[in-house]
Amino acid sequence: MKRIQKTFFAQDVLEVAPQLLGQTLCRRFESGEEVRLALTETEAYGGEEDLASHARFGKTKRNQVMYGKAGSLYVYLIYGIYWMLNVVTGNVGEPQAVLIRGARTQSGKVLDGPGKIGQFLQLSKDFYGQNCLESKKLWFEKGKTIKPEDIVCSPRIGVAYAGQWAHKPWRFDLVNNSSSK
DNA sequence: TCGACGATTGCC
DNA sequence: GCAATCGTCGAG
Repeated sequence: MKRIQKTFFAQDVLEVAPQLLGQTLCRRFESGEEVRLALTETEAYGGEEDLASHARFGKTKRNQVMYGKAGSLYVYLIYGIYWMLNVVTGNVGEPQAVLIRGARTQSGKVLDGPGKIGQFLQLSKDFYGQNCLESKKLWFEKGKTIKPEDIVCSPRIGVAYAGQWAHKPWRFDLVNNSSSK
C-alpha cells in the first residue's frame, strides 16, 4: 500500500478535507496489530479568521501544531473524555486542519463521530505532533477516489458559537453515508 | 491563579 | 434533557 505524501496535505484544507474521503486511515497498535479504516466524513478548519477553529485566538499551547508542517497530527482531549484526530494541512504558519469525523472498518463497522474514531484508534496525548508522513503508529494510504458528485457538503457540527462561520459548508460526507444525519 | 467551557457521547 | 470529566483559555 502507498502512504499518502506531503504534497497532498500541503494543499489548502478545503482541497484536502473532501479528498480524504475514501482514503485509508491506518493504525498500528502496540501489539503489532494493524487496522485500516475507510474515511467517510471529515470537516475543514481554516485559519485564525475561522471563528470555529481553535486557532481563532492565535497560537496557543494547544493549537501550536496547527501552525506547523502539513501532515502533523493535531490530537486533543474534548470534554475531558474523547480524543479528537486532526491532520494539519496547508503551509507552515497557516493554522489549518482536517477533523476526522467518520470512518468504516474493514469488517464494515461504522464509526460515526470523532469521539468514536479516537476511542477505536486508542488515541492519547502521545499522538499530539506526530507526523503521519513518518509515524509508525498512524498514517494514511491511498484508497478509493471519490467522485465529486458523491460528496455532500453541509455545515460543521458543534460550532454554533462561531457566528457566520458556523454556516460554512465545510463538513464533507459520502453521499451514501449521509442519510443518518 | 480562577472560573468557564468545549470540533462529544450515551444514558435518563 | 443532561451528566461525565479535565486540560486549556482568557480574564483578573
